[in-house]
This record gives sequence, structure tokens and C-alpha cells, in this order.
Amino acid sequence: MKQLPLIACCAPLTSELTDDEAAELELVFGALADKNRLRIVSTLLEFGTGACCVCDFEATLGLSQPTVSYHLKRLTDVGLLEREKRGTFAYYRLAPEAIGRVRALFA
Amino acid sequence: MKQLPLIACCAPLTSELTDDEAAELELVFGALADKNRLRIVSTLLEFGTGACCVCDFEATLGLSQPTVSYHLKRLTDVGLLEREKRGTFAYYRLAPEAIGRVRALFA
DNA sequence: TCCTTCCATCGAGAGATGTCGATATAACAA
DNA sequence: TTGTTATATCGACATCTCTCGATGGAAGGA
Repeated sequence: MKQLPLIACCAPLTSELTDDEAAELELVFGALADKNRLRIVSTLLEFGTGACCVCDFEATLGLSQPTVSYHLKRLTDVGLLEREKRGTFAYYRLAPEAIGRVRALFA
Repeated sequence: MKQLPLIACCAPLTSELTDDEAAELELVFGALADKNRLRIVSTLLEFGTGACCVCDFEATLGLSQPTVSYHLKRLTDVGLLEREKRGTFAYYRLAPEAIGRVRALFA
């Protein structure tokens, strides 16, 4: 015979999150679930609204240029970073509307 | 000749995060970077200090029992959940010290 | 024009992740 | 004891992720 839980807790389980919210959070947390991308975000946090170009990250992260571009794109795609092109350089900064959120996530 | 960035911004880049902190955050964000695990955490958030057993999640998540156990283990391993065994049942709840943190992450 | 520099994208390989069925374990019931 | 239930773990597979070298495109310098 099927047993019954000792703690009657969970009749029909409901989530505070809608499917859309869960999908959105999955993307953001996925973008942050990598130590190199965390270092990028943490570094940009020190610059506030300032920006860094791609080549600046290559030395400090110890990664190839294509890999750095890949990580910057992942962060940009979920809205955490913004990209600005000047000449041949591409500058990345924290998206202004994401700064507060990022600070909260790191606290 | 090597070009110079137009914005002199990033001399030696420094991160606010230590390597240990980055590794820790990588694990926590990785545990949250999955829509099924987000639903588990969100559901448990509604129960506060209450607990749910494994079988309760199978129906709502639409996943097999081994897969549910796998997700609960991932969340437990990073300290977000606690496990309590009663008879043949295993009850999972949000770790008390993680509740505030989780609320902040979801806000 | 031709060459160099910075960056994005492509293709491929190694490793991690999510999922399931099958199996093992532990507790309870008869 | 024998059988049943709830859960964890194993093995396998498909998919995703991270990484690099190679290539391509855009901008600037000579």
C-alpha cells in the first residue's frame, strides 16, 4: 500500500515564480555561473558606469581573445552588460539598470 | 604599432572578489541556473521553514524520481537546502541561513 | 592602395550537465 | 521472513558549455 508522508505539507505544490520568470532567472544565473564571468562583472562593478575594452580582460583572466569575447557576449545577451564601439575597440560596461541588481546578488 | 584604448580606464584590472569568493558564487549560481531547481527553491520559499518530500515534487515538476533526487542533491550540496530523513521519506527545506539570501536573489 | 590592429564568429574538441531506466539500500508492513 | 515503498546511486546517452586556433570584417595608419 502506498505510504503517506508523515508531514502533511505539500498538497498541490505552487511556485512563486511564473514559467517566464523562472526562464528569465535561469538565463541570468546561468550567465553568472562561471568564475571568469564573475570576475568580469566584479571588475566592472569597480568602474561603476566606466567601461573596459576586450583586450583589457585578456591578461587578467588569462584567456584567449575569442574566449573573452564569448564571455562578454553571454553577459551582454542577458542584459547585464552594454557594448559601445569606438573605432576598432569595443567597450563593455555594466548596464545601468543592472548595477543595483548585481550589487544585491554579490552581497 | 599596437593601438591604445581611447578610454584610459583599466590599467591593472582588479576584482572585488577573491578567487575563493568567485568559486563559491559560481557554485551557488550554478545550482540556481536551472528552471526545475528554481521551481523547487521557489516552492520551498512559500513553506518558509516547512519541508516537502521527494515524491511531492515528481508530479509538479514532471520529472522522474532519480532526476528530482539529483536536483535536490545539487541544491543541498551548496547549502541552499537541508535534508531530514523520517522513516522511508526524505524531507527537504530551505536552509534557515539561506532563506534571506534566496529572497534577495529572487527580488 | 596595402597593411596592421581589434574584435566577432566559426569549427572542433574536451568536459560538464540533465535526464532516464535499472539497481541498491533502508525502513516499514504483514 | 518476505514483500512493498521511498529514496539514492549507477550507467548510459544526448545536449550544452568552455576553450582554443583559424578566419573574417571593420576601422585606422602609412
